[in-house]
Amino acid sequence: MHPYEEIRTEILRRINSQAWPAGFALPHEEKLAEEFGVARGTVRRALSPLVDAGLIERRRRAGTRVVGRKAHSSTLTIPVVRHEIERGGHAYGYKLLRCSAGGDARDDQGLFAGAPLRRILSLHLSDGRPYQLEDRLVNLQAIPEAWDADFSAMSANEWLIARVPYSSVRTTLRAERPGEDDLKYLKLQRDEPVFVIERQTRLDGNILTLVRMAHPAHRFQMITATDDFR
Amino acid sequence: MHPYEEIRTEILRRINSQAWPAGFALPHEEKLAEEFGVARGTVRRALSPLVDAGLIERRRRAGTRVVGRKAHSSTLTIPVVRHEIERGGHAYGYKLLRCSAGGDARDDQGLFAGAPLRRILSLHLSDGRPYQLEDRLVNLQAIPEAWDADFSAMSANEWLIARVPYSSVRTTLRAERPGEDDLKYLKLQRDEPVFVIERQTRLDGNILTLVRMAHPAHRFQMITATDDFR
DNA sequence: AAGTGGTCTAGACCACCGC
DNA sequence: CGGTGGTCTAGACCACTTG
Repeated sequence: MHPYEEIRTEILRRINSQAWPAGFALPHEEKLAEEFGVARGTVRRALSPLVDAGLIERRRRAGTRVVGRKAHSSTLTIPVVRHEIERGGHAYGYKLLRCSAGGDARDDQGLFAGAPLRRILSLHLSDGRPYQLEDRLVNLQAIPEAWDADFSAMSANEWLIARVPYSSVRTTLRAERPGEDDLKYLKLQRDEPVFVIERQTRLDGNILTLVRMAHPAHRFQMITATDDFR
Repeated sequence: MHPYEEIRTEILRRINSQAWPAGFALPHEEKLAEEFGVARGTVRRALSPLVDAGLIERRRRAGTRVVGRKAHSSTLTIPVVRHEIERGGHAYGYKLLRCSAGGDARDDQGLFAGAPLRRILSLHLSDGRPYQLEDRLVNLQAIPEAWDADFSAMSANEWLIARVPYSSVRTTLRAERPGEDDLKYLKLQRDEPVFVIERQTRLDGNILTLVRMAHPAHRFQMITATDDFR
């Protein structure tokens, strides 16, 4: 246990035990450095993750204060679907359902500014049962290698994630009534909802790909990670 | 723009442009420090967020390498529902539906190890329309102040978040068919799904509260934030 | 204006682990 | 064993903002 970890833990203890309640002004860095017998940089190192987590707020001249919480935040990780299934000890299966020839897919939402597109519809299976229906549009202008790529053996998801760097991601989570493709390929009843993850991936402002991933609700949930330092 | 930010941006540019492709071994810290004309600590400062984001991996003696991505991760923030509604420019409304007397609620899932519980069912409205049904169990052993708290004016959510510190949170997201309470209070048709957020909040291993927050699917989605340094 | 946090340096020593 | 990253120090200067 390094000094910066011990200091962080001790500060957390004081906040969680209400010894330092919301609004409380912490001693400044030099005082804390003196108290713990370390250099100022080590105190900073201990405090910065608490700033990131929103537990404390710091302003020059004003000092550092304990924040009354206004939100819960956590990290959401969406793994490659094959890894997710295999980690659960299940057999992964993949089936390419439809794949447009290069350049003739439609941009329903007007996101791609007229760029040529390819649309890939595929199904991911867990132990032979439908697990996720993946419906993807790929920007062929931004990713020309995708004109000729073969998605019958490897899913577009994995092909892209291994090959294409991105700079920003926008993820949307929804519950939906199943659409026609969902009913057909996920083998759902009409009253069974689907859990939909939609993701837009960009590089320097250009949208690279838009994907809708639909899961049967009765066999899927997402769990988010807790911040690890607590 | 500080030196550490410029260096981080430049490194990101090299990774995103494939100049440093997945698997590439970066120069060691001293070499980079020399290249950019800064101290070693500044290079470290520039690289550490890239480590956190999973873009590069570092091991002693082995050096630093660009990682081929295996997952998308992002930060999920769940604000207090009142703030969420008001930020959208809507009128917030709150109604307490049922509130058990202290200690007589049931622990269906056996999470609370026999501790006395209080159960609060309440409805959050946006412009007068049902927005979220909140069903909460509170551990009265861990939070004795909640025996007498009045939740008719202030929601249990806000009461707790302002008063009670926590050390870990487990959040689950699901799509569900609506239950009887959902149908009644959210005024749903039987085939309309609900988007459910379930949250367990703990302090030092003791579970403080368990809450199920149900939203009508047709009027709700979650959007996650992108990492900000890109 | 002055006190606080934010950045940076040059150096030291240590811990890990691949060679 | 030696080279790499990880931690820490003592000090300097700067930027912000509040009293």
